[in-house]
Amino acid sequence: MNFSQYLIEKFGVQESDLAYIKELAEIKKISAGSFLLKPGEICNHTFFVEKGLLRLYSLSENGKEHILQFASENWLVSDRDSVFFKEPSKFYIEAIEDSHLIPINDKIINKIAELTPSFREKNEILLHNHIRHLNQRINLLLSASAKTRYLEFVKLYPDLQLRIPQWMVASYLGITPESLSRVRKGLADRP
Amino acid sequence: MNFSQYLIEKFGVQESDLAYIKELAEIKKISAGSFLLKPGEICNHTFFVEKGLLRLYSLSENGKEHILQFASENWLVSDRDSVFFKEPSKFYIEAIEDSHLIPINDKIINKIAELTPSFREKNEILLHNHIRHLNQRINLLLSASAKTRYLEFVKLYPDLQLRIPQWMVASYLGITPESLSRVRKGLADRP
DNA sequence: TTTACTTCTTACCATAGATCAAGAGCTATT
DNA sequence: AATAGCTCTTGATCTATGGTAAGAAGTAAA
Repeated sequence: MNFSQYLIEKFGVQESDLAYIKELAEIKKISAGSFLLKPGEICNHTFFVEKGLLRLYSLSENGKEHILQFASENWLVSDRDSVFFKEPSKFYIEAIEDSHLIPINDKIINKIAELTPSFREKNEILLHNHIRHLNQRINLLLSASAKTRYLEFVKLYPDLQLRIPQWMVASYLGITPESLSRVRKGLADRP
Repeated sequence: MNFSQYLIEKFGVQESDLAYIKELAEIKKISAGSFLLKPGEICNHTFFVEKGLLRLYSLSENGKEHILQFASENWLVSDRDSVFFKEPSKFYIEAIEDSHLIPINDKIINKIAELTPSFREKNEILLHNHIRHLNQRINLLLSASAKTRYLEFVKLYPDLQLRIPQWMVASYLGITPESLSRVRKGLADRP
């Protein structure tokens, strides 16, 4: 799947309208370790990931990173708050692998909305899916042990887990890399 | 503020249209301890709180409650996922105090949307506010100690804190009532 | 090949928060 | 007044996870 396919499937864009949209969309290639967003900047784009892997994370006062989201092929990544409310972000978006992205700005959004009657409705579904996902994560953080959260992560993102260094998984789960190592050892001993 | 006021301020409803909407909205009175939603049920309404206080919570396998949200005057409470996707809920909604509510169903939503051109747009803002709030909570759960989370809670909901039993605050924060008691003691000793 | 760097593991100890248990203070009910 | 039922506190322990430190293995750079 690529950006065109995504527009058709998730937003109900007409195949005949794709050309008008792609006209405005230029592919952006960035290498592992570079940033799309840093704290204090306003996030002007939502990025569609054609290829590669990125992470959205925050840095707390004591210098620790907390990963809010990973994004691999066919996912969107952005600081939704910053994009929507035009306010400075508190987050980093960094490429974990060399990546190919489609930066989506208001102009493109407006063009899609103009061409596609179902756009607003489809977008509302995406927002609700996002909310559902965040609620599940809060529920897990409130109620589950590190081990349970790790197992859920592996179940949810079996492919990601192979591409991401372990310390990033730990950061996503809200535990230290050492703890994750011990959790994994525990699981290996008694599976 | 009441429901009419809320519709005008948050959704841009015309004052002259209120009558058509209120025609469909009947006030519902429930007493403390009764439920608006239980797991397995589909949440057919979003409730506007005219008066009183409610909580949205889940029950984990080991029998512990985890409070996802409180709702007092002029707030909405519902299981958004269940309402939107018409799927069985995993949550309870319970009145903490005797409460007066306006149950909002699809019929009312459609009437508001029909009468109010800015409705979809305003609703999108609410969804984004919800997402922002959930993100902040995840960030806190990932990075902050029980003490910090408690201080944030008090800062965010200074009024609520006086109306809610302490064990519910603990449940919201993801700690035990005993731990919260000790956190508070620590703060009282060295403020 | 050597050096440097990163990731992961493991051992040892520290700590935040959980658990268990008891009691104190309230309020409602009888 | 007496009982029962909550909520909150406090003390004594227990446990999961964190912190520190060291080493092993892999990869990249020199």
